[in-house]
Amino acid sequence: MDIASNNKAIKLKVRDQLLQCHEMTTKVQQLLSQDGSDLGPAKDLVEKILGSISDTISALDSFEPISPSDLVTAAEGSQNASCDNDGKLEDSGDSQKRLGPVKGKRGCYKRKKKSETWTVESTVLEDTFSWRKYGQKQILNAKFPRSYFRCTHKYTQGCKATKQVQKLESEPRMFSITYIGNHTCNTNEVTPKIKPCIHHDEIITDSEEIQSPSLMTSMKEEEKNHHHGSSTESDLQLVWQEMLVFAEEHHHHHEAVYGCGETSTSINGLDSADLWSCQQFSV
DNA sequence: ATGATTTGACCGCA
DNA sequence: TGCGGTCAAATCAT
Repeated sequence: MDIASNNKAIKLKVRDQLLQCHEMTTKVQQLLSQDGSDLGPAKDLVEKILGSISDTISALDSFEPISPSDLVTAAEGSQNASCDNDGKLEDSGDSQKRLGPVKGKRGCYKRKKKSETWTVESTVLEDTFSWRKYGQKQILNAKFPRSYFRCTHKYTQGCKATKQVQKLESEPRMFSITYIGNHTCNTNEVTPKIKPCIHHDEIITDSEEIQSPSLMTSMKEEEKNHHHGSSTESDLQLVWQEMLVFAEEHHHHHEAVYGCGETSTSINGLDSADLWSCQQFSV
């Protein structure tokens, strides 16, 4: 990859991160407005944060406008869902299991084509959204299997966000996490699972140990074990600090972003030990 | 009983 | 045709 396209990818990523931060902050704003208590200063702060994010995005765009073709929006993905698998109440709860076997024909489903995707490497798998694992596959020439997650609210709110997690061969303590599509779900109803400092050492094991606990199971166990400092407010501050550092350091090139645009899981051997801080606000 | 995970089968795309 | 992504029945966990 040449420097220009690399910079472009980074820029797209930064922009995307900012948009997501804006989205998350908006949600915080909503939460604050729901709460009747004396949170005036917090609301002011949130408003300033939103303003700053918008300004930064504008500055970014004015520096070198991003062409529409560069922005592969998540909305595009929905156009392919013509078979209306989306509205289908799948197994969510699976209490309404198929009446009788539907072997052979599962009803047409379109693979979503292009959604906004980005990949991070991290030892941390948690983020503010709740995911449900829907598959795991052994990938050709890959030592570790890939796990597939979708947003828990896929069927209740039509959220199309998915992610794929795979251990890095070069650094088995690290995971390559590919996010596909943005969340459209309203997470207000659900308590966000913000667990910023959880590290997973025993998540996706190699193919011989596939029967080991799943990612989510591991997450839950970690959740129990790491219950330190669960203050959402301080977590948000952390996120913001990280974000500011991230934004500043991106001036000097930080290789936290591998791709943006088409789904691509190819990750070249890059040493980016601090990628996890990027992931902190990447969803 | 309900919801999440596992895992083989199915499907679309290159 | 093979690979990767998704589905969905079976199973597990709470």
